[in-house]
Amino acid sequence: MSKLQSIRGMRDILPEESEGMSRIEDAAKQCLHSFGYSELRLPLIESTALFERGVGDGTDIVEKEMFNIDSRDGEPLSLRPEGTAGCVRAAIQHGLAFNRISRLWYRGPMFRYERPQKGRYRQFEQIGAEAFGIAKPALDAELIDINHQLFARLGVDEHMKLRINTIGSFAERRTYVEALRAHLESNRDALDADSLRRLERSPLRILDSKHSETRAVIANAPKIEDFLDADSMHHFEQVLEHLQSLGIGFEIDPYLVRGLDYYTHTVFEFETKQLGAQGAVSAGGRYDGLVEGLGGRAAPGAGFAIGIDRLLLLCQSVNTEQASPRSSLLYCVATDEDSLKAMMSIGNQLRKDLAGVPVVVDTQGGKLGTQMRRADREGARWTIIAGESERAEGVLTLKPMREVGEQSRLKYDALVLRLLEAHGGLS
RNA sequence: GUGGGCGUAGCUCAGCAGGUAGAGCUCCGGAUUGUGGAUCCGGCGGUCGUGGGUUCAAGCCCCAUCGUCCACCCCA
Repeated sequence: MSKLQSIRGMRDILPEESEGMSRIEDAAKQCLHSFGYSELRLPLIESTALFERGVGDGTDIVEKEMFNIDSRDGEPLSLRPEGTAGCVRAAIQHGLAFNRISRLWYRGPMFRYERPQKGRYRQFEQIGAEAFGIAKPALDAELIDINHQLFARLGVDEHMKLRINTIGSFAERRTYVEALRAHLESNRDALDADSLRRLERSPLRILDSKHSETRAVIANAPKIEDFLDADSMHHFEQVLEHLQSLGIGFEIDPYLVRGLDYYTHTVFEFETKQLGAQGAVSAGGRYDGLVEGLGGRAAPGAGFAIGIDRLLLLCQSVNTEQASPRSSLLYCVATDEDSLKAMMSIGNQLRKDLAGVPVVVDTQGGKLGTQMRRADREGARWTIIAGESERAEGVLTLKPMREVGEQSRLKYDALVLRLLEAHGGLS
């Protein structure tokens, strides 16, 4: 029997990384909250049909990347490969998208059966936001702005490039796709194998092909903008004007196409070069037909999703040093059993009196020198020592570990005061 | 799903004409009866990813398999 280990593409996030991840999640949560978005907690498992209808049954995600589950009662279920479909389903089910405006966000793991790679895991963490009931271009800009604000807060906006495009309404896209397909058909000799395979099902996706010969064909292909009506053009222009007014840089990429069928009009993607091949950190767009497509009363919608694992990788590659959250650690050691018993209660009292300061009581024991070494390795800022002599006098020894200064023997109340003073506001 | 690189101690890695495994760091103990970070000394720790094969003998060669990394692909 082989060793037990995590299954392919599923990773453990260890304390060191977990801290960084929490920082990002907290920042994102704050940011979304500051824009008035409310959190939604959604199931990890949904009916397979939801993704087939929502994401599109011809998409790679649904066709070959879903983790499908045996539900025991026959209904095909899937681990969610993305969050929008579930969020829209919930919005419809609970009336959040009916005759009202909703601003929602969610987070959690998504699952896709892909070949693992840097920045690409089979279970990955996403934070997404969706807004329903607003058809105006200002919403598209606001969603992009949320990303922009968050990236700035995390200090990574310098490394992020925003690409944006419009793919028109469903109807406009249909005519465009026909024209595009015709053009590609007449040049099929120059297309690569992957693109040929897509010709039938999703010719739009050929637009972002990397093959040089295919790209040559694409360069002469009809452009979506020639198929948009005045309203669609105006919508896109308005989005761009808002971005300019918000001071957000962007690049129009006529070949930017999303791999999910539900998008209409605005699509965008924040991309970085720091991460290698998996550079898409956040992406989203408008999906005015999705609510209706999933059985709700027609309502406009738009949203985005941020890949937290990738954002973390980016933060790690950009921010070299990070403040240790253990910098306030208080380490308590005892030299004998009776002192240890007393110390465990004192620890609890300290946790109340110094709320926010982590208090570790050394439960392993041993020689004082050994415990002191442990305190040092744990990164303690202070050590509190209790032994027979302290017990006899009713005091505790407080020793600073990271700064100059002598240790002192203090009664409990004085010790708490000293610590509160030293920690000031406390971080 | 396709291609390539890599899997030796908890971590980073060495080992090679195929002869039965090593270093640094970590950890534990001591030098230093109640005081950490430095130094020195000692110790714990490996079915060499797994399974087969070739061989008197395999960490090293062959096959398979799993994992991992990178790229394709896809996307967050």
